[in-house]
Amino acid sequence: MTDHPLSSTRRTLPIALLRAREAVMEPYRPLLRRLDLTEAQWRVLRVLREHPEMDATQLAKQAVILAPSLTRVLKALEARGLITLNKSAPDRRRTSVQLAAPGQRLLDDAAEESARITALIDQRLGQTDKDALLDALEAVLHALEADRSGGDPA
Amino acid sequence: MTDHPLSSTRRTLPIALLRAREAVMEPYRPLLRRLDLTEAQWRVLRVLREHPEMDATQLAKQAVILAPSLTRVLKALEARGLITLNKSAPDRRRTSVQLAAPGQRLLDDAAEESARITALIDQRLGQTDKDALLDALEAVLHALEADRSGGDPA
DNA sequence: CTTTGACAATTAACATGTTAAGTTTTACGG
DNA sequence: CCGTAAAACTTAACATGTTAATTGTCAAAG
Repeated sequence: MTDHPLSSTRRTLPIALLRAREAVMEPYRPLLRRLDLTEAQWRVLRVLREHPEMDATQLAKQAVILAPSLTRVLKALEARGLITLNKSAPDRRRTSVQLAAPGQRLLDDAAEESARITALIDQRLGQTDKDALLDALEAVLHALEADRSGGDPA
Repeated sequence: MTDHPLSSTRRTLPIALLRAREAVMEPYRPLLRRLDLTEAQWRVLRVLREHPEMDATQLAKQAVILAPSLTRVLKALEARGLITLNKSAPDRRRTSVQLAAPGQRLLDDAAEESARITALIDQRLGQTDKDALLDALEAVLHALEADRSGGDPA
């Protein structure tokens, strides 16, 4: 049993997750293009809508963006006036990010169409299946984010 | 009912899929780094292992890579001698990609560790849950890849 | 045989992903 | 107070993602 075949690429999680994300994002692309926002920028604004002010580190985790990318995204969004950046008073290492009025307005303007796209996707997937999928994806995180102790059965 | 709230970022498919992929890929990163391969290059080699010769267009679909990225990836892999490229005889627009002996050897050498990482992930997820997730992801593709006719209920 | 249209790659330009190294600021230990 | 380690970005360098525009080739007409 020293045979260690590589899994079929059609049944591997990394590729399957990539393909699914691709399919899900496609309907949103025309909207983003019209708003002149990239996917990463959109994620950042979406997170800020829920927490109008937060530290860059928290923002990076919520928006699933690595620190170097976030630096560039924040710079671009600040240049467009959609957000404001401030050094945190108590800890001057941290950057405080705030959603600016134009950013809020952009999100408000996009909300209706975004909701329509989401509704279309939900309709095609079925609300039940979608919820089940979201639960399954969350379970993956909990299963894999645990520490790696005991992972060496040799 | 002109209220169109944006979904919570913690329950949106694009972000959830991105986060899950991130979690699943992390265990493979040390291996890829040691092989000096990027994720995209690894995907290409993995697909070629199942079909040692195929057109670039098919390869792009299987490996979930856009054409411009594939051009660069193939160039890099060819430069390392892991693959060979040929203009297709019957249709000289197409590029035929073949897995070269060094590429085959690299995959063989990596198979054991790759299988070990996959097994660890499977163990943490549970084989049943993993299969169910793969099925759910495939269902997403089928639900969304259908044509968009009738998607305008106005 | 030449033109038109479509297909397959490629190139270009800019943004993000990824890893490593560097800066500034805190928190601690001596 | 000083030196050290760690935290939170930031910069750098290279690969990929994304969209648009170009090039080369094929197929079908005319």
